[in-house]
Amino acid sequence: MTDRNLVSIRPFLANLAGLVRMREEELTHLMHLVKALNRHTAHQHILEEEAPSDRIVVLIQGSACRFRRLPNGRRQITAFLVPGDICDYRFLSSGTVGQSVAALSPVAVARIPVEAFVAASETYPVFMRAMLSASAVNDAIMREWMISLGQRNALERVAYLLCELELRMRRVGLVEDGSFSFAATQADLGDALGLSSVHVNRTLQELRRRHLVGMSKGVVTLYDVDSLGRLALFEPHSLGYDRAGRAAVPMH
Amino acid sequence: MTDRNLVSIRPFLANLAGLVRMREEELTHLMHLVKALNRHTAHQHILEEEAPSDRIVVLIQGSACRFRRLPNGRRQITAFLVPGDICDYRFLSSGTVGQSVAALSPVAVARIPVEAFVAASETYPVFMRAMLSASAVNDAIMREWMISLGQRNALERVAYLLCELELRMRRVGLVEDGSFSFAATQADLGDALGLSSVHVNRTLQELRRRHLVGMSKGVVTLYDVDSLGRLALFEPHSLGYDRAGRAAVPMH
DNA sequence: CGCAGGGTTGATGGGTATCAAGAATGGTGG
DNA sequence: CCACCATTCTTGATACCCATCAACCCTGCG
Repeated sequence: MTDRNLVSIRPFLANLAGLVRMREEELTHLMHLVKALNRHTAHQHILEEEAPSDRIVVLIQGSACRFRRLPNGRRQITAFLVPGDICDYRFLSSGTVGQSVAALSPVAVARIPVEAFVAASETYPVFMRAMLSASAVNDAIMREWMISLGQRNALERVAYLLCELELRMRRVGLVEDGSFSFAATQADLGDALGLSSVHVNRTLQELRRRHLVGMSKGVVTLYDVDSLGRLALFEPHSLGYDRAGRAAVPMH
Repeated sequence: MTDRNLVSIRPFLANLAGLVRMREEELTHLMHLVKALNRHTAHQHILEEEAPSDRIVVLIQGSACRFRRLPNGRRQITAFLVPGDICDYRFLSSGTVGQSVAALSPVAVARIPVEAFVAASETYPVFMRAMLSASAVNDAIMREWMISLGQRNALERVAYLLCELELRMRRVGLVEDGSFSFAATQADLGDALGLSSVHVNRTLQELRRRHLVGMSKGVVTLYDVDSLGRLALFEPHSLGYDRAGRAAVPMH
């Protein structure tokens, strides 16, 4: 991998290393599988619905989301992506699936040829295990979103989302003093949480009023993660991070 | 596999055969991997949240659901299972994940030792590909439920669910004259769709009044799948059944 | 300077929850 | 076979959460 963009794929390695035990040698080998490191501007599409899946696409820097549009024009965001996340798991089954990935801020994206990855997995089976674990975590996150959409009210939904993001960002070492970068607009949050942007606005105000959350210019701050988690009915272990828990995973 | 219960695992084979091309020999070999075929009564748990994943559990007959409970006691059903469905994919990553599986009616369940399955996949890689495809379809279904919960109103949600179930049942050859068995109560439907059982009741009445749907004693009948699909904003291809489409998949 | 995108606020209405009670249904034991 | 009971379904009344519509403000930017 050429590091011409002065971006390291560290969040990606941190993500996988938090899921399976990997030796230094394996991390190095994995790093060299990365064949492209591109940038996209905000609002640009990173992956189209029907794109072939010959590359594993990994978000390295910035915020992105998966989404799908309904025939009536409405949009549901099905996931927010943070650095280290795999944009789409369709490569595991070589089928195409109807969802796109778009950048919410300027982003950096790494691409790994699927063929090379599969070949390398013959030597290092831990690579494929890591992917399957990441996919399982992805499932768990989707499941919790379903629970949010079905059972939580607006306040709980917003609180839950922020707790989830904080945990995921912390896992890859991107939370500092309770703050992390996250670039979704209130309309984006609405499309993710099944709320109108107006109601998202009022809900965020309520969370600010309670001194639980601060949010401005793409930076989120959680002043009291425990209270927020209680309000959100947040259960970290349900996200399937077996080895991570609430502790940060340091990059040796 | 002893066929002492006079139940064949045909729906399971039909499910996988609809996802990947399999030869007769492979189907036979797969069939012989099944080591147990049990029955459970309605409301019984088939899989516990924290159960180990040393068996692949497949629903063969009856209706079941995956669900999770929140600390406040509310329940979200995250999936309905029809014959041929794999109850839980945690075995793919050996992590435990916080959701249970329960029977909605009397059910028959097949169990395949994971170890034997993995071993057999060495000889027949198509087995693992079939599992990954099934898992991808499962993802697609979950994603569409998120869209339902976030973007569809009550009428559309119920209509969508019925369209989805009809398609899945038809894939395994269990739809006859637009009718199929499905055992969820209105309260179950509510827990799945994020609605109260009272509102599910009124919504079903509306669908009956429009001569779109009939539902009684665990048998669902769709009188006009096309109209229902339009109402539901149903797009079959988004469920990721690449090879199935809207046509039934006949058994060899 | 003007414009566009995002955030904020108020007024109003609708979709759905909740509560309560009664009617069907189905299973069970006497 | 029937009486009984629990579960499910149905219906009506009321309340509230959140969507929608319509401004207006603020900020960054060309």
